[in-house]
Amino acid sequence: MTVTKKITDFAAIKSCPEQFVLALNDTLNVLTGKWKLPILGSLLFGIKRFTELQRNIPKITPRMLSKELKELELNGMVKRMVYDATPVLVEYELTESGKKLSDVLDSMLQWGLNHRKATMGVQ
Amino acid sequence: MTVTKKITDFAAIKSCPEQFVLALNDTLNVLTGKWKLPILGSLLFGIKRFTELQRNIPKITPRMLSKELKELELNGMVKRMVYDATPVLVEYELTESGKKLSDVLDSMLQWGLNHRKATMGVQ
DNA sequence: CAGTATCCAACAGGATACTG
DNA sequence: CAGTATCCTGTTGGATACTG
Repeated sequence: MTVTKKITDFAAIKSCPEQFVLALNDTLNVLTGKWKLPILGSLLFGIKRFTELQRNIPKITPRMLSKELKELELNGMVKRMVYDATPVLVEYELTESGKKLSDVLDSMLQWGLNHRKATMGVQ
Repeated sequence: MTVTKKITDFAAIKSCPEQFVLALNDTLNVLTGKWKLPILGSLLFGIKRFTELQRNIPKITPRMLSKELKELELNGMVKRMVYDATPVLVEYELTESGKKLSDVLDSMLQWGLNHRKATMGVQ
């Protein structure tokens, strides 16, 4: 059974369990920065190689792509798979947790579209 | 009628409408930084005054609180209400859009708790 | 009470060149 | 192909003091 936790179940941020604050920050941390969203977005549609990601994400440098992939791997969003070919073949794939981020992205998308409609009258 | 948009309805990030990417970034922008989440979290539980927020959010300086509140106001998350008393009385309240962010926070919370359970075996 | 002003450190990220 | 290395700039945020 999965219990859905809601912020508004509490009376104040102070009465909100500490691990809730940590969980919220975890989520924010895997999304923030200039490149994580594009990378995750790209990987949501399937396994990709390093150079493929670089082509997929306009303007990203190998330095930043490498750095962000390492961080995402460390945080359990991405699996890095190395195949012993010549030249070496490396593939990146989302983990189960990584794939489930699409739920968060969907709610962010929903909110963002609504907010644009509300504040800018865009339909 | 509200149509729910989903990232996974597309075949690739490139085929994802441009305004979807913008909406996603809008949402990320109102959440990122060290202080926006604590501020929004605090205001979710009701109208607050400047000094009240400062007491509610450990370690925030007036400089940062002022700066972040201005940004949140500019982005339509927060209403600033000035009452002509002596000394002047200022109250901060979430807008409708600001309140609706709780849906996003809930999905972030849900994902974060699941991810912690999955990667660290915390129940 | 509700902020500003000034100065400073740390870090994110870009440019460019190079490597096994 | 899949990255590293080096150098450099701009932004974020902290410390501290001050104001109507």
